Amino acid sequence: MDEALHERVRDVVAAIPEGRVATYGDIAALAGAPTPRLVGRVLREDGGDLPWHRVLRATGKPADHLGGEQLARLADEGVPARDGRVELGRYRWDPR
DNA sequence: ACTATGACAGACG
DNA sequence: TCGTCTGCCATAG
Repeated sequence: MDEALHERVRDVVAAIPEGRVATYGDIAALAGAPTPRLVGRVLREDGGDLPWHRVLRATGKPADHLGGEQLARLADEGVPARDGRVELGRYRWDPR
């Protein structure tokens, strides 16, 4: 296993500001993960205290098993979802 | 060593 | 815009 990567991913996810969202691909790039799939893997194990609800797929749709749960939390943080989808062009986190 | 699976992404029709 | 197929890398059986 790669503990370092594991920790980096947690860091990145934890760094996502409120009212912003990021895609698995972004997290992977920032954390240096070879593929976005690993990001999902990490979240599945360590999701605990991390704001995993701010991580969406490239399409702006939440992961299948999360359903509307994630959208509900986002809406509560000020990220409206239109028809089960978030406007990434607007709410996508731009780390700068 | 091989196959199947998965919190994904990009290309295609 | 949407559904499907393929590529991706790590784990589990």
